[in-house]
Amino acid sequence: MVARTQEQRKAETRRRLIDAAADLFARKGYAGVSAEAVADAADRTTGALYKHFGGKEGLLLALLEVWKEETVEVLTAAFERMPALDERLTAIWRSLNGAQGRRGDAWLLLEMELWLQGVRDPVMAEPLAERYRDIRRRLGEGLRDWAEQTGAPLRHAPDDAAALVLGLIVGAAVQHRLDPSTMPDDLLLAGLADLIGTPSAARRQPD
Amino acid sequence: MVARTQEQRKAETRRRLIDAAADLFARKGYAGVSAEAVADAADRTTGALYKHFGGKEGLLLALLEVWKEETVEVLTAAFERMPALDERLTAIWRSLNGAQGRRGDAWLLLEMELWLQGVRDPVMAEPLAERYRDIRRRLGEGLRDWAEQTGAPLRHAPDDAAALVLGLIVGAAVQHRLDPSTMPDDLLLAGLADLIGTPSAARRQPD
DNA sequence: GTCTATAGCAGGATAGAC
DNA sequence: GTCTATCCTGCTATAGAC
Repeated sequence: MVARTQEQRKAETRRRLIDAAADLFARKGYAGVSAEAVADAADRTTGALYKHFGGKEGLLLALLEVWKEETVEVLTAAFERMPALDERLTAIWRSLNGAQGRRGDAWLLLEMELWLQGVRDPVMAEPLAERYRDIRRRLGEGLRDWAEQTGAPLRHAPDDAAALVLGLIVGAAVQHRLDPSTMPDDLLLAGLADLIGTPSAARRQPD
Repeated sequence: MVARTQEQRKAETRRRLIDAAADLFARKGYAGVSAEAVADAADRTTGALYKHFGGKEGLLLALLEVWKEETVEVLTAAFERMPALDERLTAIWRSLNGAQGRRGDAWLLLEMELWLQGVRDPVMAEPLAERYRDIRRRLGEGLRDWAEQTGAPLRHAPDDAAALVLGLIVGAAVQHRLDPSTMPDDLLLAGLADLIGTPSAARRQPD
C-alpha cells in the first residue's frame, strides 16, 4: 500500500533519524556531526529532527535507549542460539567487531563514542551505566547457567566473572581495531577461558 | 630571572598549548573544542597555535607524540620502582584512572578520545598503533622479567600476555569509570592473575 | 614568535507555510 | 508532522603590526 497512516510515517521518520545518527555519530563523532547532516542522511530535515527529539542531544539520548535494547537482544540471541560457550563468546566478539548485524562495523566506535559522551554528560551517565549493568547481568546469567549445565565451576562469582569477561572483550576490541594481528580469536578465547575457569586455558607457551 | 631566551619562550608556549589541549580534548572531546579555546586556556592566542602546529589537527598529532612518551615513562616507572607484580599492576591501573600524575583524571578520557580519533583519521592511525605496540612491548618485557626472576611460568607468551593484560585493564577502566563498585581493585587483580598465571587467582567463589 | 583584528563560513535552533 | 528559509552565534584561518 502506498498511503500510510500518520503513525507509521512518524515512526519511520524516528527510526530513520536514529539509524542515521548511529551511523554518523560512530563514523564522525557526536560533536563532529551537524544536525543537518543527520537529517540529510535520514532523508528528512532539521525541522523533523527538532520536533521529534528537541535537538541533537535529545537524539543522542534516544539513540542510547535504542542501543540498550539492541545490545541485550544480541546477547540473548548469542546465548540462545549457540550451544557451546566458545561459540557464544565468539558471537559476542564478532558482533562487537561488526562482522555482522545491522550496525555493520560501527558497533565498537559507537560504543566508545557513547561511553565518552556518557562520561562527560551527567544527563547521559545514568542510562549508560544502566546499559552496562544490563549487559553484565545478562552475561552473568549466561555464565551461571553454563556452569550449572556443564558442572564446571566458575572461577569467580557470576557478576564478577561477567565484569571481567566484558572488560577483556572491550579492551581486546580496542586493540583489535588498531591492529587485528595482536588479538587473534584464539588468544581472546584463551584469555576468556582463564577468567572463566575453563580448563583448556593455555594457547601458546613461551619456550 | 625575568628575561628568557626566545628558545625558552617558544618551548614554553608549545608545552602550554599541548597541556591545554590534553586537558580540553579529554574533557570536551577534540571536535568539541575550538582552537581558540585551547589557545585561551594556554594563555596564548590562535596566532601562536597556528605558527606552532599549523592548526588543530597538527596540535592533536603533537599531543599524541608527547602522550606516547609519557605513557612509556609511567610504565617504566611502575616496573622500576615497585618490587611486587601486584604493586606494579596496581600502579598502572591507578595512573590510568587518574589517582595521580600530571594529567589528573583525564588519562582514560584522553586515551579513548585519541583512540577514536586514531581509528577515524588515517593520519593518526599509525602513530596510535605504534603507541599500543610500545605499551605492549614494555608490558611484555616486564612480565617476562618477572617470570624469570620468580621462576613462575607465564600462562601465555609474553607478547600475548601483555595484550591480554592491557586489554583487561582498559576494559576494566571503562566500566570502572561508569560504576567503580563493579570493578574493585581486588577483582581486577584477580582477573589479571588469571591471565598471567599467578597461582592466587580466586577472589570470591559462588556458593 | 606572538598578538590583534577580521574575513568568510558553518552549524544550532526557530518561525511560519503547508 | 514535515519542510523552507533564516537569524545568530561561534569557529577556522589569515593578514599585518610589533
